[in-house]
Amino acid sequence: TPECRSYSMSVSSSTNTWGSLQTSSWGSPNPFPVVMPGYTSHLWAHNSHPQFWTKYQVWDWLQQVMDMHQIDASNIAFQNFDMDGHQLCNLGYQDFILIAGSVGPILFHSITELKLAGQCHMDRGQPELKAELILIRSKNPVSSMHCRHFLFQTNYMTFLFRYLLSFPTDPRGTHLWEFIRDILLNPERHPGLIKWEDRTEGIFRFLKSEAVAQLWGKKKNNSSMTYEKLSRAMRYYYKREILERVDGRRLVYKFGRNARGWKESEK
DNA sequence: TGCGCATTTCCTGCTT
DNA sequence: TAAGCAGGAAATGCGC
Repeated sequence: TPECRSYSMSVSSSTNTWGSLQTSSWGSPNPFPVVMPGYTSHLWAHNSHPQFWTKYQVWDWLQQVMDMHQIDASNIAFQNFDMDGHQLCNLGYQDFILIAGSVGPILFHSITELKLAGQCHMDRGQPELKAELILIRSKNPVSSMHCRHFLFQTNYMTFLFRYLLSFPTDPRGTHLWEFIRDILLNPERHPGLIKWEDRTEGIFRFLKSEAVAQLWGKKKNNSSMTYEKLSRAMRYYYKREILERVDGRRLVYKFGRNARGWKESEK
């Protein structure tokens, strides 16, 4: 966020070497698997308070983490994460291992990072105090233990400063198909733009194609976006099986096997 | 600096 | 005739 960026301006650092943070900075063996550095800030800087996530956002986060680590979705049972952000944040390290197996530590690390980031947003003037508050507030002794271990092993001030420095100038947003999916899942935000034709089959139709294109263009800071261009990007999804062709019907598309998070059963 | 990825832009031809 | 579809080709912006 701009706030975090301006805050980080006062921090003298010519490098942003997360790699060293994860390796040489660790005083003892890293208790966590290697997690892609700072990726959560790239994807979730727009909403870094996981406590307030909806079920949809929890699923979205899950999907992003799996994608970023190139982990096959079959490795975890998504239905085990039928919870909102508040419930998610109350899970401890062992809870994650219990419900997500070998992926659990990665997820735990990710959510810990996001919780820390959220606290920084709330009071970026005293990041070390907020980080400590997270530990004190933690009701789960296992979670608390791991948080302490994580923070003190890495010199958490360095962690927090580097976290803030890692905010990109232009956070990578969601992909086009995710943007479309989110309009479908939250029609109240943009009513009348796209509607489900067959909810269970994942078939949907553009009602106001140019308006959707404008909205997409706004998101991408591209005022010249048109439905013609947007639809070309949509057609590229056929090959990747994110979308399937719906023959003979204009403005109608269908989610493919590689599109996640749209099914009602996934809620 | 180069590479890969996900579009974006432009285009021609076809279909509704 | 307009709008949309299909897909090739090249360009672009970004992260790594």
